[in-house]
Amino acid sequence: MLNDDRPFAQRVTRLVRGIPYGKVASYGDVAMLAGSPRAARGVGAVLSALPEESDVPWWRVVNGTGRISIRNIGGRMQRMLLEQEGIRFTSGERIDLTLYRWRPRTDMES
DNA sequence: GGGCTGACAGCCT
DNA sequence: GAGGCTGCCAGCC
Repeated sequence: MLNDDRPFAQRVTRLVRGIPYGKVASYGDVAMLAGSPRAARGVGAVLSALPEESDVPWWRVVNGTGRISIRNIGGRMQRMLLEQEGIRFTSGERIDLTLYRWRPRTDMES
């Protein structure tokens, strides 16, 4: 319906770019919004290919367990950026998705 | 054109 | 409740 002609990468990029400040989304959520609920890995692959000049908040995307799956320095940077946005990490470097999970359709709902 | 890797998610032990 | 294995999708060699 929307931009179906464009590659998944473009679609995922657009979705991630729509994540508000102080909010986080899981790869599965982005994948579902992108049209493929099972393409969680694809989302990670797309984000990994994002250029530094890109304005896509890739750090706002974490795995379904609220944990950072990155093993390189990127993971540490992601944690720093998330904390900088007000997101609090619990023991084990885990995030409370119950409080910070982004809801594109129920965000205005209380 | 085919095969391997990877920033995941879900189910089983 | 925690840890490990399998399955699916997209991207790159």
